[in-house]
Amino acid sequence: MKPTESELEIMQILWEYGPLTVRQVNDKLNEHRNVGYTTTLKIMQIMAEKKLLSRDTAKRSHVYSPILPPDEVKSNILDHVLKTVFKGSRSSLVVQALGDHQVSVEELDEIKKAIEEMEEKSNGPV
Amino acid sequence: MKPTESELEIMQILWEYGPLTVRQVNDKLNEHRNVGYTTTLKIMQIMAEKKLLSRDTAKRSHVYSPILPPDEVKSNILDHVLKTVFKGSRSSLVVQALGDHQVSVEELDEIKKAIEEMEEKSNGPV
DNA sequence: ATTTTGTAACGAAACCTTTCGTAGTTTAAA
DNA sequence: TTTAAACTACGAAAGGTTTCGTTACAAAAT
Repeated sequence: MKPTESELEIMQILWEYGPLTVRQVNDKLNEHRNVGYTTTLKIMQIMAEKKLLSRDTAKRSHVYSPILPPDEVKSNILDHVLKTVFKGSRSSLVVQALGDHQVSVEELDEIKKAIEEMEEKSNGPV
Repeated sequence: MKPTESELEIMQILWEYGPLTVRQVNDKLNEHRNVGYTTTLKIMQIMAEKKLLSRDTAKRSHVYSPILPPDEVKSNILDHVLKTVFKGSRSSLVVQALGDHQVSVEELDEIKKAIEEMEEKSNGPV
């Protein structure tokens, strides 16, 4: 399971705005770039075939929903990058993600919190 | 600049083992999976066209070198994931990278070190 | 009732990456 | 000198994604 760029874009819209018709998804996409209606339709039909989306065909306008939860998909994508780019080293990935860049204090706090949780798991509930 | 999977694979071999001929790269690739010689040749020729590799054609077997440093390429790839998957939030990306997963104490230390460096930059040399 | 609008379905084209066969050339071996 | 081996270059096919035109149908508007 590794969605294409277009597929990911559509999934993200559905995650954020809930079950939508092709028309609604296409409108959202066109806020940022130009895509024809039938292009979006085609991709969403393919996604339904691939079981990336489910759809309710009761009404004339079919209503599509994401099947996979965001975290699972994002995790897969990141794992793929981890394997192919960083030879499986999570720390390399994280260091690269932080390196150089401007990261706000709030973001650093969130990260530190995540690390503390990791450490608790490591030391573990005895 | 976003290398394809094959291109990245070849870059990584060249980063690790230095300037190599197509034959040498192909042999390395075939330690892990089957690829025909001319396939590797073709991709490396394309990479040279795209200025991803330079080559020395003095001898009969051309010798190829990477042009871009690893950190730059990895950073680009990660930035792309950052934008398309995590809406630009580095903390989300890092949290996702750490979440759930088994990360060794050593790796956690490296990460903490990176964070401390970030904080020094934030508080900053006035 | 007729026309217009909106939608699904389909097929094909365009584009990109990967793959490899073939031809031509240079070097090495017999 | 002739034959065999190694290499580059080229073209085209295969496989995948994205794109859109066209058709057919259903619903809504006139």
